[in-house]
Amino acid sequence: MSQLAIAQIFKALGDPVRLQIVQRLSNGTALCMGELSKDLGISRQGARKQIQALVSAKVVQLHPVGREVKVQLDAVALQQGRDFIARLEAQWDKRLQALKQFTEQ
Amino acid sequence: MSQLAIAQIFKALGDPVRLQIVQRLSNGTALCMGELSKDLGISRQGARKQIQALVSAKVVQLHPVGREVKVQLDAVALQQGRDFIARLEAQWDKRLQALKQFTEQ
DNA sequence: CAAACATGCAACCTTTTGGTTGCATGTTTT
DNA sequence: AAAACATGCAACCAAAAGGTTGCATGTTTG
Repeated sequence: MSQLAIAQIFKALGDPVRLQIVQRLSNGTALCMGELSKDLGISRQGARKQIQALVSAKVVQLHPVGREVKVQLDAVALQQGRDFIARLEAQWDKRLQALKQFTEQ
Repeated sequence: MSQLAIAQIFKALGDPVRLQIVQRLSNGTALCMGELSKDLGISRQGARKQIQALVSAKVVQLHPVGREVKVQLDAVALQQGRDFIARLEAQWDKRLQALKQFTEQ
């Protein structure tokens, strides 16, 4: 996993509108564009661009069904994001432990 | 924790340069501005702006020491980011389990 | 005290982002 | 076949991001 790909995932999550979209998708069934675009406070086309940003970062996948397009969360991206942070925290903790040992001497 | 604050944390992590800065800080001791600015491929003042972005998102804290300014990672922000994703994943898993039960009937 | 060092701040520039509107196109429904 | 629906695409715009350079300021060091 490249740094850049990880950064793109975080970047995709780094916007209130996109965060809400992701949250809605984690909540239940895959939703279609139209439904997802509602109640975001922006136009349908505006929402579409945000969804496209999520697609580009591979946080979300599109599946055309008839005249609709279903939007589905990609759990892999979430995991990669969480793992990255977890690894940072592991290093952090390791250092804290070393510091603790040092002061205990 | 507001959606906006979380989005700001992710946004702060959503850039290769800032991600590298965070990674360096998780690694060891708090570094000062000058050291942190090296080998990022941008000017010192450019790096400074990126560090400021991390400060604004509370991913990092500044501590002036003499003529230097130490930069320290804030583990709380990391945890909040990871927790947010973990909660999304929990909902996701819950749904998968419900689906599994349904198909097993 | 002078030189070297670490940093801050402001002005400026280009590209990206986040949003809009208008119109075109394919798909159901009646 | 016509109407209604779901979506796509392009042009456009203002604001924010990411970077630069130049200069000012406080702090060590010799």
